[in-house]
Amino acid sequence: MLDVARTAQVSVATVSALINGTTRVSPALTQRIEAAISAIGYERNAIARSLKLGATNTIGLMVSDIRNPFFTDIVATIQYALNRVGYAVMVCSSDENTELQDMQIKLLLDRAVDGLIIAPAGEDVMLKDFLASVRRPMVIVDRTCEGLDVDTVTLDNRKAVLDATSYLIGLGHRRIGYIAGPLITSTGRDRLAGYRDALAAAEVPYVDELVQDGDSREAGGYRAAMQLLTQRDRPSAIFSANNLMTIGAMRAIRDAGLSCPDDISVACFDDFPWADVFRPHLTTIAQPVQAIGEYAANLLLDRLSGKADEAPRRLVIQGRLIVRESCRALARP
Amino acid sequence: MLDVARTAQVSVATVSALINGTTRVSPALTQRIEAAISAIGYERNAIARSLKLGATNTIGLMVSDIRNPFFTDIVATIQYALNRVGYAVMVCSSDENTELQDMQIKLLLDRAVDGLIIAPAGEDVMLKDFLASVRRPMVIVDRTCEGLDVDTVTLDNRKAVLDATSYLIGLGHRRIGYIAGPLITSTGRDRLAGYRDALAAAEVPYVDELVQDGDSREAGGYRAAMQLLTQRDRPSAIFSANNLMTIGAMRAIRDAGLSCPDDISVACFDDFPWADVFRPHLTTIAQPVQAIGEYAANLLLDRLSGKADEAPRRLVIQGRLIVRESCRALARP
DNA sequence: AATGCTAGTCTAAACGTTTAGAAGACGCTA
DNA sequence: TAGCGTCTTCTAAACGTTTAGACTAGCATT
Repeated sequence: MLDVARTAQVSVATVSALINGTTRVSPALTQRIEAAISAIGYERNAIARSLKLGATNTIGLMVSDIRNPFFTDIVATIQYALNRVGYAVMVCSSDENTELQDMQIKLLLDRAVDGLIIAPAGEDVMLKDFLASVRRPMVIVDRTCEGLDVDTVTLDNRKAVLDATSYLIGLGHRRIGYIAGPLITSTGRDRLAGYRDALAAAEVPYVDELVQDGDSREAGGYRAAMQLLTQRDRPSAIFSANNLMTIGAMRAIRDAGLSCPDDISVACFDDFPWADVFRPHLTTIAQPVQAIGEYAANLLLDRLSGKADEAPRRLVIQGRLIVRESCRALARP
Repeated sequence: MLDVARTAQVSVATVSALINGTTRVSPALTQRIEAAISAIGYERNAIARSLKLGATNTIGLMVSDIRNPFFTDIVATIQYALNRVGYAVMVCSSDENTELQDMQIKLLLDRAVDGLIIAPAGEDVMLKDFLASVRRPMVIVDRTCEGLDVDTVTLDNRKAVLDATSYLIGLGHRRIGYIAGPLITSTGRDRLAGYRDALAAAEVPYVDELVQDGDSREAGGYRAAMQLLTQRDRPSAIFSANNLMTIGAMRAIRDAGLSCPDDISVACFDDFPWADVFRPHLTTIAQPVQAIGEYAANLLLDRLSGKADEAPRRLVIQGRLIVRESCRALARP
């Protein structure tokens, strides 16, 4: 900018004023400055600008697994919503690993992001303390972080799984296997609670061995499903608590030589864009992903534009059970 | 930092030296400074640091559609590879829109990223000129950008589609529908060329109406497939040039009341993690996505660490045809 | 003629680091 | 004692912007 100013024989203040449109600049100087800018090929240094203005117009987004289509969608929506208003988005994925997660958040903070949107991988005490010490606007998405007083947007997981499980019970299923996500996440706990709610409401006894940990990954889903399928009294239905585990479970069903829904019924959390075209057509709980992303982005933008001190808002969205063809009604014995 | 220095009664230079470990600092001062740091809760200002050092340790990554599982995977691998060595990644998605793409790249450059990895949406002249004027390390991935002298890593698209189409011809198919990606992309052109190569090699005539534009999105794939399926002399096989269009095509086949592979064979570009478990089990061309991402990251890191002036490198990776059950052999008439 | 207003431009101080080179303290050698 | 390293610490100048406030010139008003 100094070069431009010298070439145009004006002060840097005038150049700055012209570039930012903060003050009127006379036609004569405007012309000289513009000539100088294109002659030199000047580009404003964004770092110096950020330093002076104290904002980077960048926000950090951390999800627990960017390859999980649910989070991909979240990332895409948030990125779009924020880009539209001039924010760039720095993305990290913790791969469900709490150590990596800490590093990633530090990486983001070290880039001086103006705000943070986080879908936490777990809830270790470290993270909570750490996030509590971060003095920047922040919203937590998908999973909650107990005792952290920030804006959140989550699904009513308990209710959604209650509905799905009740649907299975309504079809006559009594032994319903459950493939669980990590119980250190709020989603893991809430979804399991929904399952138990449904059993309790129908007075179906809760059986410990019917609940298997699927680690929220495909491999875990496979293991958990195999465990369920090889039990002496095999469950007649399985509920899988997220999309990736569902893929694993379906692979296990295939490898076990079983067929869905003839041999076993399956319902699961998270919808797939292809669920109605590839067989079996899965019965799923769909999350309004776009809405979740939009809400999260808006909550953060609100904080960013001054409403920093208001009480935290907690948005809870409802899921939707989509009944397809992967669950069959059981004949009464 | 000034506060810390004052509290510890040393100069800022000493504080800086201690934090960065650039010079030995005596135990006495070390202790005083560390005490001051934790008393004040000091965090180094990354922007000022970047300004002084002239680097943000951030790279920009722009893909044409982040929701496309192929690009999601690319993003995840690149992000992981770069994080590992201390770079943060700023992600943008152009949604196959060349205007949006220009904006996004400007957004990235305006955040002073140290380098760029780009999967271009199209090849408008604008973009080429624009990228040519960007004086920062850059690598182009997946699609090429004719006449732009930068590092690239791409798949041997032509060969891959040649193989797949030849496979269909080998099964006895003669009327093979082709759902094409946008011809303004190099992948769109190369893949179509592979299709024509295969036809030519087998002396099967090329029929214009068998090639339909699918726009590389699901909806486009649906439209294109419908067009093919409703022709008076319906093709016996369809090749779909990317994953999203394949979903659309399968939906069209279902809506047309047809069954794959009984009524129509399908092969496609891009593998799905669930391709071997949901029916029909699709025959696909798998791209070594991880490798592509790693290569791209490494090319950029090489540039970033000084090798700025070497001749551009162009990596071409081979795809792999995975034969499953979505194509049936045609009985000779 | 003195005063005030307006529009355009400039000066200079920030923003919070890094770092070259100066300076001081100390001990060792001649 | 003078000279010379070595080790530690400091001073001060960058890095490239933004912006408050000063200044000037021109013009209208009193």
